[in-house]
Amino acid sequence: MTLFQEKVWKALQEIPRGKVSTYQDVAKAIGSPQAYRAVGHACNQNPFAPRVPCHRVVASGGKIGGFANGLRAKIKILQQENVRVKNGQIVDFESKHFIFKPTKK
DNA sequence: GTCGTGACTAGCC
DNA sequence: CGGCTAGCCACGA
Repeated sequence: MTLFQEKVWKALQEIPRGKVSTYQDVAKAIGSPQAYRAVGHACNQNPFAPRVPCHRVVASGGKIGGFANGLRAKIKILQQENVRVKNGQIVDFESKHFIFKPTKK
């Protein structure tokens, strides 16, 4: 694995249950706000699937985005986390939107 | 070292 | 509002 991916997974683990974050926020948290593509790539290649709550990461606007195990499975997990999903989009996304600690300047 | 792909995002038609 | 294109970063061949 690479250092970049490790940072991504670490950031995902910071996401509490019942909350969700976006690829942009994760990318920003690791120090590359423009690397949201790489963030999704790291999640997809995550060797710590159940260890890393990649299912708590969604696209911008609260869209589910995608999931390696199947988009349906991701939605199911989110619902179990008390996160409502409607037509591939998070309900009350803003209320469940988790923001990483501004460890940067 | 170069080309292509991907769980993305923003802009344009 | 919906679909398509271009740009971005990192990884694999």
